Amino acid sequence: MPSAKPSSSAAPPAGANPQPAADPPQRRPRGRPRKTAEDQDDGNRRRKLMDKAARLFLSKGYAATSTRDIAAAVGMHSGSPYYHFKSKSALLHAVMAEGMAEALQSQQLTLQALGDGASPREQLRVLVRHHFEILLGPRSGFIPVMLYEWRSLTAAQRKDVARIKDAYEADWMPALQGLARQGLLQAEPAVARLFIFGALNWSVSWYSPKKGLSLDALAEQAMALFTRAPAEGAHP
Amino acid sequence: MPSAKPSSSAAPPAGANPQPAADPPQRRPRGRPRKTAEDQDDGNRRRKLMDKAARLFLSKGYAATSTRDIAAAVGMHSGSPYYHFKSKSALLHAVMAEGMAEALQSQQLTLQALGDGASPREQLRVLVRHHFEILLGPRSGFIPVMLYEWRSLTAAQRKDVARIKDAYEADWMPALQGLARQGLLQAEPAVARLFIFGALNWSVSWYSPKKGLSLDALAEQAMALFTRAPAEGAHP
DNA sequence: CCTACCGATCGGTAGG
DNA sequence: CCTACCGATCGGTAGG
Repeated sequence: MPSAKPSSSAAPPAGANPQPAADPPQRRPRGRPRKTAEDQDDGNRRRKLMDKAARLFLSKGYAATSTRDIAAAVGMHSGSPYYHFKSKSALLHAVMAEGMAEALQSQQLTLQALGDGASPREQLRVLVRHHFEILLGPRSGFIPVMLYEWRSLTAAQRKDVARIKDAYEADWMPALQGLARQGLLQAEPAVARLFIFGALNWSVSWYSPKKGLSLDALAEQAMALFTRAPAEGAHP
Repeated sequence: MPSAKPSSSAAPPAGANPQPAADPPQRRPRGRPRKTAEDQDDGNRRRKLMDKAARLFLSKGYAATSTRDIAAAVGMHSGSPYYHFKSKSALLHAVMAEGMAEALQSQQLTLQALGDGASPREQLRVLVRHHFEILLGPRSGFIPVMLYEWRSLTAAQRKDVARIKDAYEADWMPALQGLARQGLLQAEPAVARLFIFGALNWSVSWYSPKKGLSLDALAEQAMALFTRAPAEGAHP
């Protein structure tokens, strides 16, 4: 299980006082302190809510996470998340939909960078490596929530997120079909895709970056398991 | 997602009257009706609670399922599940621990029936086919709950269930190591085991018995993906 | 984004 | 296993 950080510093609900008594003397307009770029930027607070919520959703589950938990994790008071999201459900949906959209874009850039000349095997390797980055890399978090909280979405939300997810998965088919044509993949590509995503996605529940393999080594092992190496000196 | 049955007949909380007015005339002692074997057998009601609870835990999640949901699903009133389980958490643990114990026993019987002479490939095929039965077969339900609600267990419960789960998984190693020795499995056996369980376990989220492959066909596809066929006419 | 608050629901229990 | 109930918590909101 993805062991969440040991309770990220249990932020006391008492928010920072707008005008701390022991403030170092700086020229500042009186009255309400000027909003810093960070405070002002609505998107920044919104993103922070999504980040902390994703972490909590992943470690405790969506239903077991209260909006108060989330508010406390970002240093807000209980009602304040509703300034950024109209409901807890909308927050979950935003995490999944925006996370999936970013993953899809990132994957397509990765494929473009690879170019057209790459072999199916090289295409798959790049896709696998990129997917591990999405799942387990330092900026990960949103996609694992999608994988494990699918049932917490409403039907309409599911349909919406599924559109992006389907596009993400569809991009794997050319590589798998190419490998099958070359005899390097034995299963039917459509079924292989399901099994392969399962194998990779499951890593969220057991992978630990500290001990064990790097993401590169993980991708290598996955390729070894799923595909056979091209025959020696075969140049079709 | 494993689409739960369309709300199993929303059992009205009004329990069956002990002495239905329109009872067919049968010789029966007056007063409280004699408990039938089914009513009497504590284990039977207990098992029914576990079955319905597992179905609900799987479709809605543990935290989103109330003990009242479960009671209603078996036709009990809200407080009655606590006659059989000391807490909601104990019910979840029972589902996982007893489900896992049954799965382990069933797997070991399957391996014993196969005998010692079987090739590693045949061993793995039998294990894969059996695991699909556990995950997707007509009597399935408990293990999928374990896979998707691990984080809802307390630390002590996790440790307890992990003991059985580890034994279940350990039984796969001889087959995987044998295949590796024969050059029919390219990845490291310990890593292959993690990937393979991921691939199989994930099927709970997409498999539908109606349309699509049989469990036999599924096992065949999995074997084709993970292992290479033994060389023609190779008799080591 | 905070304060103060509401109605609903939940896990659990006493007592029969 | 039912009845009646409790304290706690939760998602959400009005009003500032």
